Amino acid sequence: MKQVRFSPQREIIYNYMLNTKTHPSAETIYNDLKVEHPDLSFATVYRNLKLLEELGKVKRVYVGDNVERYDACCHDHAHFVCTCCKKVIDITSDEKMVNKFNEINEDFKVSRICLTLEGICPECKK
Amino acid sequence: MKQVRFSPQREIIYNYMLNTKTHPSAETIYNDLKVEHPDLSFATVYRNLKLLEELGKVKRVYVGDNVERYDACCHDHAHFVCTCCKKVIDITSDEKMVNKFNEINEDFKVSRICLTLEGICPECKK
DNA sequence: TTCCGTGCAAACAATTTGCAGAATT
DNA sequence: AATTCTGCAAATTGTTTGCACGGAA
Repeated sequence: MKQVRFSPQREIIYNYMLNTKTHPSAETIYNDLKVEHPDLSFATVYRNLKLLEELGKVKRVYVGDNVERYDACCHDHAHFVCTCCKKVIDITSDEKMVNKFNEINEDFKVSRICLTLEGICPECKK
Repeated sequence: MKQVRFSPQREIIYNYMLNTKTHPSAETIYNDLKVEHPDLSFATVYRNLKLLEELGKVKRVYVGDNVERYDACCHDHAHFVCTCCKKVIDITSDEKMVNKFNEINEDFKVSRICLTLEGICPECKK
């Protein structure tokens, strides 16, 4: 079994993830952290995101562009993607909805729910 | 306004999409069609998938690998991705679930639902 | 005869990998 | 001392684009 060690870079990246509510791509994370940590490399960002995902500390989120985005929030929730402004908004999903799904399809064992909604957000609706 | 013309390649690709229940990637489509249509090019597959998506004839589906997949099925349904065998299985989603979501978040106008579930499928469960 | 669609190859963009050195345990 | 992690650059992978030719309207 592989040991996961402490590394400042990992700490920095995970900390960034905990403090953002956007759903940043690796590139965004890299660019943002680059300012304070000029030595940080792209590969490190990718490697750590992958590792953090395996450890269950972040989740991958798909949003419709061809870019992998990440989210530190680990309770199940839905993402609402506004077709107007492209913004991604978290929607706290009703627990019952998940249960309902399990009820309906009791032959499946659902371990992860990834729900993406597309449409118009309240702001754009005005 | 751009006119969409008839082309045999387009027909072939769309026909393939109508007759598959898997959720093929551009590569899969290309490889499968290549057998009968050796002249077909990769670019044509990509261009036509994009066009068919714009015309609303196919939908893009995200499944967790970094590949864009396509699906001719145009009613809303959920995709179940088995973490064992990587198979993608359609799940007819309960209409009420969608409605429930609209109820909860009446400030949003949801135009498209994309739900991906991950877990173990009945076959692997045995 | 005007555009649209094609095949090919080159270009791009996002992500991964190999390597040698630095850091953690 | 052993092993994990890093930065860099090169390699891969999935997708898009430019171009000249062929075909549909």
